[in-house]
Amino acid sequence: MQQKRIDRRRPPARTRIRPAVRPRVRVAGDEANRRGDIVRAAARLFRERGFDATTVRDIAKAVGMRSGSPFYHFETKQDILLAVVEEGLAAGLDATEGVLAERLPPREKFHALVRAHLEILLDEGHDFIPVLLYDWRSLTRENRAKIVALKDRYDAVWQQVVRELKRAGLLHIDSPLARLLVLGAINFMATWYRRDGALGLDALADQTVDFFLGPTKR
Amino acid sequence: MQQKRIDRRRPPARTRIRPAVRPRVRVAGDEANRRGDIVRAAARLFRERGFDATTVRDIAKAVGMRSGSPFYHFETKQDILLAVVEEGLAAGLDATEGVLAERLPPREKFHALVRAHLEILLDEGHDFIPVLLYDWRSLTRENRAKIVALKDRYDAVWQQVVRELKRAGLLHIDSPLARLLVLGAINFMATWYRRDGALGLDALADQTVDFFLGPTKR
DNA sequence: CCTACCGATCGGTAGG
DNA sequence: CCTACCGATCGGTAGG
Repeated sequence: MQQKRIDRRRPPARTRIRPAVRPRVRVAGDEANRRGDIVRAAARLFRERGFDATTVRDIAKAVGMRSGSPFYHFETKQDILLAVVEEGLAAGLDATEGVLAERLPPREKFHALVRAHLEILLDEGHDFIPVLLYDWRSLTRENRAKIVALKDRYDAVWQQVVRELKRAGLLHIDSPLARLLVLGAINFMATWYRRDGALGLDALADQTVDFFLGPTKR
Repeated sequence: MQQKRIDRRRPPARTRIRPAVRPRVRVAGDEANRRGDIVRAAARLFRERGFDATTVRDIAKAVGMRSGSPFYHFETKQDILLAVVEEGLAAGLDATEGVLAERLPPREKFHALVRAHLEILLDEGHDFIPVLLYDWRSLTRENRAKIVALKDRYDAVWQQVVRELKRAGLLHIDSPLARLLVLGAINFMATWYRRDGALGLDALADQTVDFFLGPTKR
């Protein structure tokens, strides 16, 4: 991190200016949501800058708190990361296992899975999975272990769909490597996809499915 | 980063113990290579822990220097990152454009490209490309701009091979998206491939090609 | 390239 | 949840 050489001395603590406006009308039940606010703000910041480059002060500021206050809700910064990643995987699993329940034909099932995954991977407000993918290293070993079970369920869904595609003659191979290649190609989109670009998620899902399975014949 | 609460006070600077052995016999021309040593050590550390989680002290220690000495070779930590990434791309381009020069048939050309890319992406001692991929965010805007030209040449090679595959009837689509999906699937291997695992790079290249193009018919 | 050091920042805490 | 603060660490530098 770059250090900024500011010439002006820091004003003495007593006279430091407090933020001008802090418009917070506490509604009942609002308190309970502060934790969720922190998780969402942290997710966005982690996704944009990475875990290490995001300070607890950044997170506090993003939700209108003072620098020490996130520690009222979380013991450590690492616990915030864990919450982000767990919440993301839980939401992702919901959407993903929901697709399996629909009992679609293989190609349509694959398309629905891809589309659902693109949503949580790339769409506005869904920052959890990118954080999981790109700040995995920042999780402690213990916290990684807590998450592996969820990740395994995720992989199992994709593996099953890949197997069905092979059985339907739509893919050449259905090994774990095949699953890793498909998911890798999609997950890597988080590095190049621009939310403000011309390519929407629907079109992206269509073209991705066509690439892997070939265009639909009619 | 976790803070370790060490009870013992830091010994006063005067009496601090210096590393026991520092076996350095300076050969002529050795001096010139110290910069390269730093770049290689930094690449490995950046790949393992990420740019932000690696300190200049870590890098110095890895090459047997004292904490301030890397700044004799580089002005800033950011400059070390830039050197890592530039060196990696240059080496990658060499290998990659070399494949194009061989004028192989499409399937073989693709295989050679994949195999060459796996080498610099996953093999021992090649940490540059993973750093490029996963610490891209840590580069300043200016430094990213310096690299884009190299990255574009890289992409152009893959785009051309993808086009040849389509023309040969081995791929359904040859759009930029097709290139991004293929490269994404491969680049994402850096997150899951284990150098000490059972899957070697040759087998991985074979199976990857088979997945995308279908097994060879005979 | 080392010694000795600085200023800034950061995660975290005590007490209210 | 804020105030006020601490200890540690970190990038970087002056001078040799």
